[in-house]
This record gives sequence, C-alpha cells and structure tokens, in this order.
Amino acid sequence: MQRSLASRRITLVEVTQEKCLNIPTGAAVELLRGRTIERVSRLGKWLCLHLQPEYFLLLNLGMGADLRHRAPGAALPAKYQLRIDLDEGSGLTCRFWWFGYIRLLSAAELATHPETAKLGPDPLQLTAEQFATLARSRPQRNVKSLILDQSRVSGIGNAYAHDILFTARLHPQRKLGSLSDEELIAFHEAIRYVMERAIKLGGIEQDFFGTGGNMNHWESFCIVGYREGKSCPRCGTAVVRIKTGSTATFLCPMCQPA
DNA sequence: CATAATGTTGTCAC
DNA sequence: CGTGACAACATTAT
Repeated sequence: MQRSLASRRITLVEVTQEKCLNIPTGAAVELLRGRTIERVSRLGKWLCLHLQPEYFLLLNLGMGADLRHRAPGAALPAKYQLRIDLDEGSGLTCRFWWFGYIRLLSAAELATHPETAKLGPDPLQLTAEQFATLARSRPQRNVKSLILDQSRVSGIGNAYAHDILFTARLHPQRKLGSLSDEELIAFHEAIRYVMERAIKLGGIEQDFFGTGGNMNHWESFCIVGYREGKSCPRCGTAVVRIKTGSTATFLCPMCQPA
C-alpha cells in the first residue's frame, strides 16, 4: 500500500455502505477529495492512511475483505464499499466480507476515539518481561481473553488465538494467575511464533475470496484452528471445538488440559 | 426449496 | 471480567 499509494492525490471517493463510516457519506467524500496520501501505517488491526492536509483514514477489514489497487484503465471490481481514485489514474477499492469499518479522524480524534485511542502494543514488539507484567497484573483473567483484548495487545484475532494457545499448550480458560513462569514464557514465544508464521505465509485470509468465501483453506493454514475432528499434530488426539464466550476455540484436549 | 448455522470484527449492557 | 446481543453477508448443510 505504501508503494502504491504514497504521494498520490485523491481525486474521487465513493462509499456504497454508509454504515461502515463514522461520519455521513457526503462529509467523508468532501473531506477526502483533494487530499494527498502521505504514507500508510498500521495500528493494531487498523490500516492507517496518513493524509495531507492532516487527517487520517482508517480501515478495519473486520471479518475479511478484498482490498485492491487497480492499474490506470483497469476495470472496477463488481462489488465494493469504498472506492478511492488517485491522480495518476490508479485507484483503491475495498470490499468487506461482512463487517468492516472505515473511520475518518483528525489527529485529535485519533488520540481520543474509543476504537483507536487505547490500543495496546504490537505483539511482536512486546518483550517477555512486559508480557509477564501484563499477565501477572490480571491473575483472574482467562488466557484467551488477554490476547484478544486489543487494549492490552493489539492485532491478534480469534483465527490466530487457536494456534497460539495450542503452541503454548494452554487451555483457553486457564486463568493467568495459574501460569508458571515457564508457561508464561512459552505463551509469549507462541505469540511470536504464530504471528511471524502468519506474516510469512501471507495471512490466513489470503485466498478467502478466491475460494468463494469458504474456509476450507483455513484448515490447511492452521495448526489446530478449524480442524475439528482431525488429529493433533503432536499427539494424534482428535481436535475439539468449544464455546469460549461468543466465539469458538479449537484445541487438543490432551495437549491443552483445562 | 427454504431455513439454520457459521465465521472473522467492533461496541455495549448486564 | 465474562457473556451474550447485535450489526453491513455469503456459503454450506439440513
């Protein structure tokens, strides 16, 4: 995105689903038109376009999305919620699978907005000591909810939590206070291992639309996630799926005892 | 052929 | 702090 978008000026904006936005569509179009994309960064799960004169366009791909840069003259995709045309004829489109969020924020709002103000550190920047402090300060909390809490650590989603917990050999409902020092270190290392692996493999969502929106390929990406009934790569026990809050967790009942 | 279940994200109320 | 409700689909299973 940095290579394709940096220094480009926005000439046309279209938003086809107003519910994605934090402000009315007309206001968003007016705000964006004529501004230049200075650079692109990431804040947790939010992609952040830094605009000039100063403003911020944030995208959260939610439950999966098809984000495309198209060459000058190339056809538009059949469906999208956001379209941005750029001065040299290229453009950006974003199609959300189901939920997705577009936010337009000033610098001041970026610091106070509930969705962006209190994001925790990036999991790959977090040292073992910082992670231990974080975990030790909330002994009664479940291990899974800590890594999904964006205000503690930002960027880990449910799809990655399954494999992190499996790699650390932790049951999702273990309390943080019950972890030994060794388990805490393993937990921290598992986060690194799974997230770095995901980056290397290009992300779990890679072929989501290419495969018609089904999740069959998630099974091959994941170690235990979405592999209910298949055998655990460590011990061969069948992977099970349990309800953890309103989401599911896939785990090996042998390697991750309660 | 129509319903139900499902999955990733975010907030909010209890 | 955990849980469930809810919200923009699209696909598969029943």
